[in-house]
Amino acid sequence: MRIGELAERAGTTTRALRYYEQLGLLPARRAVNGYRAYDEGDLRLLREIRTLRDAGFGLEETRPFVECLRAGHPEGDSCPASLEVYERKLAELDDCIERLREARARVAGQFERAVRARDDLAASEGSPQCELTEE
Amino acid sequence: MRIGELAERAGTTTRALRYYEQLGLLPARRAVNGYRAYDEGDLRLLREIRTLRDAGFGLEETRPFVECLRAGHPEGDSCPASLEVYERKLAELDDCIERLREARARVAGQFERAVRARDDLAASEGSPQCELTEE
DNA sequence: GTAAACCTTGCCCCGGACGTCAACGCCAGC
DNA sequence: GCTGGCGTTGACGTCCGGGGCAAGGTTTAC
Repeated sequence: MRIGELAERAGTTTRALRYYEQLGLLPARRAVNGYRAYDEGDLRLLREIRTLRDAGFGLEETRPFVECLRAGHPEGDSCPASLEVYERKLAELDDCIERLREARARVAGQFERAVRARDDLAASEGSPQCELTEE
Repeated sequence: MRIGELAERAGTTTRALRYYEQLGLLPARRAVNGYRAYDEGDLRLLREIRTLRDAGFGLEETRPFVECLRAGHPEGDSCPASLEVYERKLAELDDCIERLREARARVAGQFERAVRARDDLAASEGSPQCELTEE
């Protein structure tokens, strides 16, 4: 299988595949004419990479999974190194979620305060009866 | 006040201040020798920028707040444009948090599945009495 | 035979928020 | 007068995951 077919079957692009090869993540055999040649095993590896990336893993973080599969294990996460990456990623996600939740709370607090300040101002200086002017 | 003092008082760097000026976010007066000259008002603006950035706002998103302050309003969020940015950011944060939570759940599920697979394998082929070999 | 569709390498491009030089000007203290 | 510590501009680097294009070779379909 050539690069275009593999890319299409995995739902990615030829550009991404060349990039993965450049990183040594998914090296390709070569046909006599120089074209990259892939097999079904490469498709499996590539799907592993894409699945992990969709879950927020960086390319380097997918490497243990890919090497685990290449070593003949049934799943990419059948190796201790992959489990460690899982654990690190979980901690990282938890940390990130927590920071975002804090930021969310700060912004929500500021937003509500600002809205109250605006409404207070409108009530004190403007037309208080406006509550009923629109149906 | 010159750039170094302002940077230090706001807890940022001179490089960031020059960058903000380049964006037109925090323009500086100039002393006769060409040095940037700032006052307490600029410190206020800069603190607004830093606070918003710490809460996850991009620099362009801080612009309405800064312009609101410069227009003479008591707070950066005393203007409708700032409130709109708050609302957009809240929606963005909610969306981001939700996506991270989903990713977290997927990773946790995979992790637990992989750990179970490992333990099952160890129990079936290895030494089952290992549960008690370490104190 | 020839045009379209594929492949190759190599190179520069993106965004966001700066970091990190280089090469120089200005000013204070001793 | 000299050193050290400020300041200036400009330009390039960083991180990450590729996108896009050019100039050429190859294969496929008609």
